[in-house]
Amino acid sequence: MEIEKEIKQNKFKDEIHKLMINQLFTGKWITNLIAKQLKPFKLTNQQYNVLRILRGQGKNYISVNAISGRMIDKMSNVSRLIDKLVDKKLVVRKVNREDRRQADIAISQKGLDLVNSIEKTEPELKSNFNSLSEGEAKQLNMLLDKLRS
Amino acid sequence: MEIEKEIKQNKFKDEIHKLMINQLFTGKWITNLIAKQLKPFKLTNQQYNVLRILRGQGKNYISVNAISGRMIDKMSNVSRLIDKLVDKKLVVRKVNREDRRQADIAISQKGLDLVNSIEKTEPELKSNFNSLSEGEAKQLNMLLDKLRS
DNA sequence: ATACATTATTTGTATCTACATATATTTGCT
DNA sequence: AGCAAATATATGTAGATACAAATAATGTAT
Repeated sequence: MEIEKEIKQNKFKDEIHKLMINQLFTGKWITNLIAKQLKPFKLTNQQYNVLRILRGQGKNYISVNAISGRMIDKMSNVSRLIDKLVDKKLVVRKVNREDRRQADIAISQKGLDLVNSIEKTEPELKSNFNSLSEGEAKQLNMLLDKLRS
Repeated sequence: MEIEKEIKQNKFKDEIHKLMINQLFTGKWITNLIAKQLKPFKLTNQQYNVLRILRGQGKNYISVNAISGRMIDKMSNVSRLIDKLVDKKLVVRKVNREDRRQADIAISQKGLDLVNSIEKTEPELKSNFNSLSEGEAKQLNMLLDKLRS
């Protein structure tokens, strides 16, 4: 649906104003789709983001700081996210020997299994994105990068 | 910056996966820009969204439900948002005479003055969006609408 | 070696989000 | 009229967000 109808606003001041709102709305739309995907697994979007980052490191340990730098939402409070994941035994935390300020985190086998079973549901998530061709997706990626530049 | 660098991920599974993340990241980027704009006025993004919706109605009263339907984030808890705005005397709430379940809300003069003074800072916000031409902004809007369709 | 700045993480607080449930009122059916 | 379903809003909760401040360990300059 056109953004005008989604939020019942028939006119925008200008194209940039419309773009801001369209962008916010679409971001929210995707966030909600992912939240729905994760709900049966009782993970939040941010927890899943952390798990995928850790899986990307194999089973190596990386610091909280390094995780923050890789997150989509840089403002997430990674300390407390990790607390939750440790409680669920999906990740392991240990103090770094060389720098005792630093907490090093790795994904556990249980965490790995969970991420892998969530990935099996990816086709359903992807099915929401069939409306764009590969070329259009590329163009959209390019324009988004340019928007922020 | 390219999304790959923003989140330190050098490769995505496919263009759609990259698009999801790029979209989430860009949405967050805009959200943060607006939050920064609003900070001196001690308003949150959602409170501002409600005030602008109400201003769009002149000083007429509209229901909580009608406000929800016009919000960018449909999942906001409008009841509690309104509570905060009533506390700040930026809006007025009254019970609808014909349907006593319904709460009708309107913006106050104080609220109107606040929105108007925030609007004076729009140029600074807009300056973050100079990288796109009018045509590119239009194309981006079109692609975003198509993405959700 | 000691003091000061810097860095890494954690904690505290207020607000927001998502969702389930509760309350109050109105509508529709018989 | 009387009662169940629907509607409008409010409340409860667990978790997330944004930001400030606290804690702890390390680096550095003299």
